[in-house]
Amino acid sequence: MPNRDVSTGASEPQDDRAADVTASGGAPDRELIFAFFNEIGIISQLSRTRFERVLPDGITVPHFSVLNHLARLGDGRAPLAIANAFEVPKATMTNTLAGLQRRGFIEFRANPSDGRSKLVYLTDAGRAFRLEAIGMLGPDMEAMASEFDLASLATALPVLRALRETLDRLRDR
Amino acid sequence: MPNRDVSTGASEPQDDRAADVTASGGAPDRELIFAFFNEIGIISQLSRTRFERVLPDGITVPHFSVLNHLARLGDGRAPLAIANAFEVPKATMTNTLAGLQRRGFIEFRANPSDGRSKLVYLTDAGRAFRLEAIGMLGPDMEAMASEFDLASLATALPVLRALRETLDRLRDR
DNA sequence: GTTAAATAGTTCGACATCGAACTAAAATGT
DNA sequence: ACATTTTAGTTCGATGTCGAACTATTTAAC
Repeated sequence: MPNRDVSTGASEPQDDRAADVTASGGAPDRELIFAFFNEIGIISQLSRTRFERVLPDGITVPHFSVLNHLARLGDGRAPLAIANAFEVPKATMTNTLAGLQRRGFIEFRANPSDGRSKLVYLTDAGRAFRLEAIGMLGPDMEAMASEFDLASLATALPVLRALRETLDRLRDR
Repeated sequence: MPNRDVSTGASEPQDDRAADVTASGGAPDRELIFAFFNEIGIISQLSRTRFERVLPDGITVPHFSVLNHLARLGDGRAPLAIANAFEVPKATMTNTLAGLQRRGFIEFRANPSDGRSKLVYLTDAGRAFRLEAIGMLGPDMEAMASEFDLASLATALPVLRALRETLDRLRDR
């Protein structure tokens, strides 16, 4: 059981993790931003390992996410478009897609209108696996839903979206 | 420039990223949870690369965070305690600490009261580097502070803390 | 007290991430 | 038309992440 002092007030030094960037003595705004990203980093990691514990084999969250992306928004997309959608470098997407292809969940076809490009298509196995994975994730989701205050999650979600958009905008200078 | 459709309403399929786990046709709660962790994952990644672009050399956010942790809460802690504080596996902390030691920012001493354990201490170089790094992070923090809606960040922070605590509690079953 | 179980930490191996350099194929400029 | 620049994608190398197996100590059991 982790020995962290949670729900710390403002004056007490609170504990932190991989994303803890809290600088001492900074402006209050800075403290807030640090604390915020600190929590974001921890939650990201905990949720990720939690999901991957349920997913089979060496399937990672990015793997599943790409399958899901293609199933929901339609396949026949170029790797770069997918990389942009997920805001990862294209080298990362190359790797993720290679893993999916190795497992037979996607296939590449030439882009008829652009010789530099490929298009990514889901295979039947890929679609089937996605449904399977969703089924595996289900019980864990139920457990979470019963533990979280979903109303406050819903409240925070727009803030996160807005923040993401801002970060995204700042990203390319 | 990323071609994602941001600020999407509820009906439109919105884009996603490495943490997108949005299952179609699930319960509304599930959709909410998926969407929430999706944003968390993206923001975590964007903020991390943003911070690391400013930090020198191969210094990562975890490196800096550990230095910061030791400076703020006191050094002379055992690796496992630090790993628990950051909620990373101990093997990960071994690696992070090795990096800090290689750069001369920390040193290990034997734990007089437990032969299995080591204690981690900051070196002068480590303390100096921390201050330097905080100075480097400063301008970027200012830029962020001027772009974000800090009030809404402050509103969301307690939600994130509560969520983190819940995830933490669920972690060990 | 000796054996069993728990604990701190490392090592190892598999894999993910991602910047930089590279190739190939458009698109653009003149 | 040709040269230049941009764009899609891969490769490479360095590094981070982390589960599992391992060693060394300490604690618990009896």
